[in-house]
Formats: sequence, C-alpha cells, structure tokens
Amino acid sequence: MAEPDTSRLERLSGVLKRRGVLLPAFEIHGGAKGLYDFGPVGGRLRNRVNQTWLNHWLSLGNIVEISCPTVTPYAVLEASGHVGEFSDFMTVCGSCEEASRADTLLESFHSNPDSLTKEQLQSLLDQSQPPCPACQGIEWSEITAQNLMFNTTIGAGSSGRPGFLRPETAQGMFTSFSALYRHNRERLPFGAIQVGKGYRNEISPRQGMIRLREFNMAELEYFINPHEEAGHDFTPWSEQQITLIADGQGEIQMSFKDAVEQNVIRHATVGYFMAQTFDFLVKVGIDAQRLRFRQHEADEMAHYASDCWDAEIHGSYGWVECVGIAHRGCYDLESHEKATGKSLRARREFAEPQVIETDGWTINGATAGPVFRASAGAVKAAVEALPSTTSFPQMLTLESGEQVTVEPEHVKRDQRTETITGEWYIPHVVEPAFGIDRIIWHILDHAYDETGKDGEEYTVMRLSENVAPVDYCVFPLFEKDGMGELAQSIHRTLCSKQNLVSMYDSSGSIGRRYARADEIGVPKCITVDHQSLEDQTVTIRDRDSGEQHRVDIDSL
RNA sequence: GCGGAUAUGGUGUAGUGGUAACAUAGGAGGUUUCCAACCUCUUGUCGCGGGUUCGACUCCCGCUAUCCGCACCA
Repeated sequence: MAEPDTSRLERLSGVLKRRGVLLPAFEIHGGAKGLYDFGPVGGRLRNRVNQTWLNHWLSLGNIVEISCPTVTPYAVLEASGHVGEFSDFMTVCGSCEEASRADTLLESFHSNPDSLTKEQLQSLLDQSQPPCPACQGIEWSEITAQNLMFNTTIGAGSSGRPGFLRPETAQGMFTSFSALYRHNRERLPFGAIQVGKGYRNEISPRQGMIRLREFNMAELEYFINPHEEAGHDFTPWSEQQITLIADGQGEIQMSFKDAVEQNVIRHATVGYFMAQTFDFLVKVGIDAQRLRFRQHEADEMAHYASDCWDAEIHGSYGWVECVGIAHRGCYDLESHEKATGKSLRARREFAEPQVIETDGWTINGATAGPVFRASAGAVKAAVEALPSTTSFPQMLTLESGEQVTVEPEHVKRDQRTETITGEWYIPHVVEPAFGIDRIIWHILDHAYDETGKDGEEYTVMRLSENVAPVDYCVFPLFEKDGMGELAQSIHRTLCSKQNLVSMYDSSGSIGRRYARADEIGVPKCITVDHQSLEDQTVTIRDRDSGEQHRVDIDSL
C-alpha cells in the first residue's frame, strides 16, 4: 500500500475548494469545525449520489422512501438507547488536567465497565484510583456525562420538551413501522429508506469529510420475518471475488454466494445487501480494488446484533468505514414497543393452525363475584387451575394464603376448542447505513487523476457519468460568425432536459476550456465550429480518451 | 480535550513597525480552424477580537480555523 501522499491530498483539497466542490462552511465568520459546504459543483454531485442511492434501492421493488424530522424528542432517543450509548462519562486528571473516559480507565478493574452507571463508575474510580495514562497521577475529578448528541428544546418556555438533533435517520423508520406495514399490505419483507442529515457533536472532528458534526447519511431498514428463509439470488455476483476480513479468519477472497453458504456471512439477507452495496459503490465510481468488507468481531458488535459488516474504502486517509450493514435482530422495534406500549409487530399465519382444547372450570361471575368480592380474581385463577375432574364444594387456598370454600353455584364448566391460525411477532431488521459524505470523499479521491499531459501538470476528475455534476460543456470554437449563438442554443436545449446539466463556456482558448471541464469531471464536451454552421453537426469530446467524433445537433 | 506548527488576492507563495509583491486563476477586448499558447486592459488580499504604538499585516494577549502527534471515534 502506498504511503499516504499528503501533497496529493493538499492539491486535491485545493482543487475541490477552488472549483466549488467542497468548502469549509461559514468561512467568512471564521469557519466552524466539522462543518462543510457543498459548493455549486459539490451540491450537484451530492444530489446525484443521493439520487443514485435512492434509485438503486427502489429498483428492488419492495422498498419505499420516507423522510422524517431531524429534530427528535428525548423519549425517542432514550427508547432507542442513544441517550445512554452516546453519553461518555468523563473525568479529568487532577495533576495534568487530561480528560479521560472513566470506563476506559477502569477496564482493568472491572470486566465490563461500559455497563456501569455513573454512580457505580464513581465509586469504582474512588476505590481503584487508576493511574492517568498521560502523567500517572491518581487524583480524578468528579465524573461528568458528556453527550455526543446536539441538545435542543422543542417549543418555548416551560412548555418546551427536551430533544436532540437526530444522530441517525433510522429511528424514524422504526417509529413509522405501523404506517409502513399497512402500506406494504401487511406483508414482509419490505424496506424503508431515507436520505438526510444526521448530527453528532464530536469532541474532535478530523480529517476533512471523514468525521463531521453534521453529515449526510442514507439508511435502509429492511424488515424481515425471522421464521422465513431469506432465499436471495446471488448468481449476478457469482464471478465476483470480494475481499472479506472475517472475524477470526483474517483477509480472504471469496464470492458473496460462497461466503453466505459457508456461513462466513452469517445471514443471507446481510450477504445480499453487502452485494447490493458493492454494486452501488462501483456504480458511483468507487474503485472495486480499493473496497473491502470487514466483519465486526463479537465484542465490537452491539449486544443485540448477530452479524455486522463494514464496507471500507481505501483512500488518502487509509481504510475508512463508509457503510455499515448490520443484522439488528428485533432490538429496535422491541425497544420502542417497550417504551410506548404500542404494538410494532407483524402477523404470520401458521402452516398448520394450532388447536387448543380447554376442558376445566371457571367461575360464574354473577354468583362468585358478590361472594368473594376483592378475592374474586384470585379465586378465578385458582379454579381455572383445577383439573376437569374436580367436584364442588371445594376448599381452596388462594395465593394470598386466604382459605375459601367454592360452592357448585360459584362455578361453571369451561369446555372450549380454540383454533390459533397465527401469531404476532416482532420483525427482525437488517440495516445498511451509508455515510454519504465519506463515500463522496472517496469518489473524488478515486476519480482525481494527475496526469502529466505534455510534461505539464494536468488534473482530470474521472467521475462516473452516473454522478458527474455537469453532464455537458458546450463551447463555441470562437465566439463569432454565429458560433456563439448556436452554442448557446444547444446549451439551453440541453439544460431544459430533465436531469441534465450543461455549462456554457466561451472564455479562453479551447484547450483551456477543455482543461477546466476536465478538472470538475465533465464527461463530454460539445464544440461548435465552422463546419457546424454549414451542416448542423458538432464535435463531442470524451473526457477520458480525449477523442472526438462528429454528430448531428439533433441527435444530442 | 492536551501538546506542537500554521493563518497574506479565488488558489499557491514572497515580504515589511509607515496599509503589500510574485505566480496562477477570474473579467473585458484582440489574436487563433480543437486540448491550460500569445498581446492589451482590468478585478481582488494581510482569519477574528483586544492591547502596545503617532502609526500594527508585522510585536504582545485571547479567540477561531487548518495541519501533525496523543486521546476519542455507539
């Protein structure tokens, strides 16, 4: 692997800033850490990547797009576990003032300090006095909770409710489950996708686009019935060898199909979405040779997850996690169900209806109720536990220890046959979560090519046509004899077409204009020359080959 | 969050206690029959806030941001 080339990184960042792709946000006010603008070129690029992502998943046929608020009530994120998970308990060294995480300090004093409450951590810290990793001091300040989510108040004054800016889009998909389930005619599997902003108040954002405080994310929540075999078709990827870093096996090369069959990938749906993710990333211009999937080790995974893989892309910052694909079990829906008491379940019918025969006794409410009053419920439970052969009157000892005599008129025979045709279950979820900014960074990183054209420095952004921010540049060879007017009219015709962006450029020599177009990755340049005026044809130049061919204006 | 370095046109750099230079880029015009050519004209800059000083881009302090280590990264 090549050494990180920092000067290439600097030149790339320079191009991105100069050409309006990525810029530090609010720079005239001094800038803000971890916040970036997508400029006039980058904004379009981001949109194209988002659109390609949406189309990629919508094409599967059972996936719908939704959009949920970024402002999220406290209770939602408390139920999801984020309030707990996103809090770090910090303590500060008394001698060198270095801040440390309390659970990290206490790792050698407890098997799982992450699971302790703030109070437990405090008392363990006081007892064990771990040395400061920076200065070996053992004096520690009181533990404080630091939350990595942005706090806000929803509403004003005393009626305001606490809330957060969402740290991920996923919770909206879970809280909307009932609407999604109904929309999908109450049939699983189905998925919901959403692209949008997420927020994490990182202590120390670094490395440009890699760790941001506000970021673009795209998530799919795919709801499945755990009682059903997944049955995915992996033949489209059968020739494709993928680099996998499997838990305990190191780096291996194999196809998705083999990985699933050999249980390296532990769930077929996870494998299927890994394959789909691979296709998406290649589609938007990620170099397949610099893409790998890394499995989370057992202790790295959230406790409820059964398998989790990260798609990692190699670029100027080394290998960076850009997509996480996790089998989350029923954790999320169950958490919201517990917190709200609302059912977030799907129905499955049994292959064979279950017949339950009941033969026993129950109380006659009209007679037993007035007699036993407050104990009537307990009497009912005791009577229903009796075998059908019991005869009355009968002395019973209730759970409370109270003794009662149940007379024949207090009871009636209960003989029923119940047929249960199915059950309500909590669906399982497979979640591919994409860090769009990180992917865009790597698209640019992989596309950025410094060629030594005629011994001079020359840069080309070899962006995929699927995501290129500008589709066409239209140039008049010279702005005279009507060439400018013809080029303008072609430019406007192209712009009026859906999902097409064209740029008109007439300043500077033709070579300079090609160079400008190459630098922002315009795939095709159209040039109007003298011949165009005579026979209504133009030349089209291909960015990567530099070759030109002549076509009719009407065929554009 | 801690330590170190840095901050000058759009970009990359030079430089000075008396308000700034070079390259490149941008605009207008000219020239040119297709890959950053050339000529003329032109636009635009000392991160922010204090202090010292007659005067601060320059010296001092604070802040912010960037880069590099350390720590952190569900």
